[in-house]
Amino acid sequence: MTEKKLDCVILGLLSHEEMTGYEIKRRMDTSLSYFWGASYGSIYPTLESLVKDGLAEKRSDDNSGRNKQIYSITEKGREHLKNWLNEPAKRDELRYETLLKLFFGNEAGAPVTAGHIRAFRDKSKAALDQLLAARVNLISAPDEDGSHKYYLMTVEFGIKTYGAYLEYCDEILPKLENM
Amino acid sequence: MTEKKLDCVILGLLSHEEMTGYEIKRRMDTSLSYFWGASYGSIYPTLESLVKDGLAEKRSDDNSGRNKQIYSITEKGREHLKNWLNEPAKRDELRYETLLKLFFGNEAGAPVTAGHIRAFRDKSKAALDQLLAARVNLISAPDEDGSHKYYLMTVEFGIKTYGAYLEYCDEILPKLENM
DNA sequence: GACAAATATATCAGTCTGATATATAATGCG
DNA sequence: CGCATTATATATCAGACTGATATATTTGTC
Repeated sequence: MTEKKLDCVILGLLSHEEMTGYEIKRRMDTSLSYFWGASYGSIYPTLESLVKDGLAEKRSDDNSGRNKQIYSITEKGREHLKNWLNEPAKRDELRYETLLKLFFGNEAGAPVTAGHIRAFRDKSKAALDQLLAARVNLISAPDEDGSHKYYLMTVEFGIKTYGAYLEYCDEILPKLENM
Repeated sequence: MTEKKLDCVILGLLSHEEMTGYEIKRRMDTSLSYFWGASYGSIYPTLESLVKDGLAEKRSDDNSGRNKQIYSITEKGREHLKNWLNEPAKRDELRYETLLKLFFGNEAGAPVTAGHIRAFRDKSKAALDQLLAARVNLISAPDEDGSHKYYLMTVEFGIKTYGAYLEYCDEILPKLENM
């Protein structure tokens, strides 16, 4: 049986409701973007393999001229998802290109490096504002099946970390600008 | 010309001093581990391609019976590195498997999910302690070429973010345990 | 001097990204 | 109403990277 994480992410999204590959991509880019990501080039083949393994089912929407394929999770898929959720997390992988440029900053000089940090601060600020707005919506929305509580906790994580990024930038920018 | 980031990471490390592929891997696993990573399976082929493109040079250490290959950066390589450092960072990629398991926590239940968060807290605590020790060493060590200042700033980043993780865990663990 | 751990490199199947291509449906606007 | 733009929807693939596996030597240690 496959051990790909993308299998489980997609099954997780399908456990909430049935959807197309395009919709899965959009959910990732909105709800999961600050802690996960995937491209179409992996999503569509993974959906096919999930169907082949009996973890998901495909149904064509013939009413639409758009060749729409709607996927739903099977009982076996839900089992697979639960097994994975019960295992401890293997590793959290971080790749901050910004930090790389900071680490080698001596080669480029302080002004260039300060520019990278300012860009990082601006991006973090924008992401934080989005998350704060998401929190407001989540708190007021009804939570039928209980999954919103968990969604909200990931949003709180994003708020915490992006807040830390901003604090950090405000601390080291003056240092870089005075070098 | 290649646009791989690993090219630039390796050139950055070689810009500090010449070393073997094994040494490059070790530096990544110690100094860069909390914001970057790479496997031997990518490091060795990349070193070969850097030599092929004239960005690095290889020299065999025949004194050692270990088939040791020592790589150093060329003038062209230093140029390439500087060009990359001057460009804005494209994107910072985060993949927290822990957050994924939190997001889908409703499927597994609060006790299981709390376990994931406790594991995350323990790992973060260990990483934070390492970084605090690294900071002490860095502050007292001499900084000949000026690169230590930048290294220290990345350590401060790690301290800030791992500190935020710990705060977060302490905030949501009681919530999960009371669900 | 035997054993474990550290040093050192090589290879590869499986996985993923980022780019590119293609087509239809909905929406805005003058 | 017609035209352009944007959103929806899927497919494909070269190039990049991981994680595992294999191999061999050197150094430390009891």
